[in-house]
Amino acid sequence: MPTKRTTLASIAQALEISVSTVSKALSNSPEIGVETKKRVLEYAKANNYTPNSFASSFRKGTTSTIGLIIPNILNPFYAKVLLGVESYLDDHGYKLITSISNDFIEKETKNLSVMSSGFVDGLIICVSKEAEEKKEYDHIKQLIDNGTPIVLFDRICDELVCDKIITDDYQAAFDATEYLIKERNCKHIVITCKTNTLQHLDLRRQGFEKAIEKYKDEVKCKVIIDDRSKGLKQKLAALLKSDPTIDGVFGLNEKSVLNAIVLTNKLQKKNCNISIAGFCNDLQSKYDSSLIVINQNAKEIGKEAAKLLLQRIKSKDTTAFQTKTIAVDL
Amino acid sequence: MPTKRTTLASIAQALEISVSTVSKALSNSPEIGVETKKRVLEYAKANNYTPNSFASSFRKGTTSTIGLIIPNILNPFYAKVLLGVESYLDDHGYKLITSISNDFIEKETKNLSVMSSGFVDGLIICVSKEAEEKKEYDHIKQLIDNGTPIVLFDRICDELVCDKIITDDYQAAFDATEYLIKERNCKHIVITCKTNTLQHLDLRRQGFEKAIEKYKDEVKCKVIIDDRSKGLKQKLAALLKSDPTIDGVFGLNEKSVLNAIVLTNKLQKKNCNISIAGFCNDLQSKYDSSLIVINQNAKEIGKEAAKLLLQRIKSKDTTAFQTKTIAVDL
DNA sequence: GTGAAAGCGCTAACAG
DNA sequence: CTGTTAGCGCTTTCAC
Repeated sequence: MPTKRTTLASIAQALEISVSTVSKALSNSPEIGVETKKRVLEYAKANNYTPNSFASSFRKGTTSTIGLIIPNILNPFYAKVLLGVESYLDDHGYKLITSISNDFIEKETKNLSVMSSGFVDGLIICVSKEAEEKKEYDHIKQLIDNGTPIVLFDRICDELVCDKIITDDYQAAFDATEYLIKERNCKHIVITCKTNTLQHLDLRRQGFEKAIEKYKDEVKCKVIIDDRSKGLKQKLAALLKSDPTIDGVFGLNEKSVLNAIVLTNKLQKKNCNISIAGFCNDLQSKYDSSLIVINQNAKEIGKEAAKLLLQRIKSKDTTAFQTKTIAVDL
Repeated sequence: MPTKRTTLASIAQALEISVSTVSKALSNSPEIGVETKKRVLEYAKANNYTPNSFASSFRKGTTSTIGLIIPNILNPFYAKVLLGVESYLDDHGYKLITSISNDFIEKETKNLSVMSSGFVDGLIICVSKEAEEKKEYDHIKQLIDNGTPIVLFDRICDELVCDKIITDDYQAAFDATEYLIKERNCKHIVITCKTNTLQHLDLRRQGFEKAIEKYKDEVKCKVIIDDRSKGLKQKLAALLKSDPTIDGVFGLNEKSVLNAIVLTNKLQKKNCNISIAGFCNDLQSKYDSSLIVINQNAKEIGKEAAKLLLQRIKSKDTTAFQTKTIAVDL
């Protein structure tokens, strides 16, 4: 039965007192007499009054809602970030509104403008691949100028002046590669990558190369380059088949690690032994202990981003923007 | 520079016309003169006016926001559902607010009440495991009685009278098992499960057993039961190692399929050959073609749920609740 | 202790 | 064509 919602006004009318009295009674203000409070509370419960938080948000000018924009929810990294954000916000009485950009500027822009038009108190953003490649940040810059609190994570850029959360991609890649060399005794490692790539993937590659450089007397490396994902996979497959000296693969991202796993699994029937290291948040990685996974602590990233944002919102301070680096572990 | 936001009132004042004229001009109402429209539009753009959609939502009494409640975002099934919901809503001018229950009634209830208190026009819910096990649906029932449009998916129950979206778990499990038997020539299939389980897992198991029953002359099956996930994995490992006649594994959910993959991968080095079938949405499944995955079309489920909900919202009709079944494919 | 009244930013019915 | 007015449901002075 879709009865009319109970409102402050309806309670006031029924109890023949004023709206403001009801409001104060419900928020347990000391101004109101005990007797009145009891009456109001009872009536409210009996008619299961639920305050219209939308109205109250409107009145107060803040919504207790945060917007999150991520490129892709099927990538477990972003899913974990979302989890971190959501749980932190939830613990602090905030709601989360999510938008998935699919790596397109257009959708990013569209949702950004809807959200920022009064719906959220602040935003947590991982910019779309398209925006990063074209270096088009105006749609975000505009919001910052406008005074909207924003925290950027994962893919960041210097043009945008705001709080940021990042992983030390360079160091992480270096460490994992070193592990591959020293602990797994790899002598010949392959890496796959595309030419025109994102900033953080570049950093990862540099970390990898730095490690190879450091141990250049003991280890060789091969770089497979192709701009189509399919091409990368095929070339890797061919190489693994033709060159039995390869004993290590380094994956720059989710996809390349998974590819490597599948390909080497097929080969292992023939008794070769290849170690894999790389950036991967897939569930799979938990189930396969032989893998060296770089744990980006995605949930932690989400949590810290949310924390930073709420701090910013509360301390109306517009200076001293922070960039926090979240540690990784292997 | 956090300048004051431009509002209808500020435009009106600057241009020395009334607020309602501005409002109409901006919504391109035919009532307003071309000249005035131009002035308003120009001024608005110059001061980059963005309408406060929050206020307008409040005024209109609808928020164009939908709430989604899922147990776990790391499960790719739910992530895909979210994707489907989000993209459908986005195409129809709706926003999405997400809450993750972690399978606990408490959090589910809490978020339900926040959301439904004016923040959303409707809800899409997959009830928490705890709620399903304890058959506690009052927190949801209350909302339905209250008139909030709700669509349930995946885990549903008869007590709740509303629109629903489900997969034909029984049929899907039957088909996949049959495939294992007929196409992969499996003769000895293992299944792992817990005793006290969820409705849809039960249906899956029944589908599996029906198939075994049908082909009972050609195939044997073993059922491993343990109420701890770890126990299941260990027992499965032991069985696979000790009994080489086993040539098939059926996984009732994400986790059991992944377990099976890892365990059999280890064994395959020793040249045995085991086929795996089951319910799995993990990325992994895409990379391993030998797997028989039951594709639940999660994105489709999300899309249909959103569609059903928007229909319900628009057609204030409270009768004729639908239950839609989304087909699966192998 | 309680209440009257203003107003958040916008929309819409109704006058002119 | 343009303006006036009355709220949406709630919070918050300020007066009684």
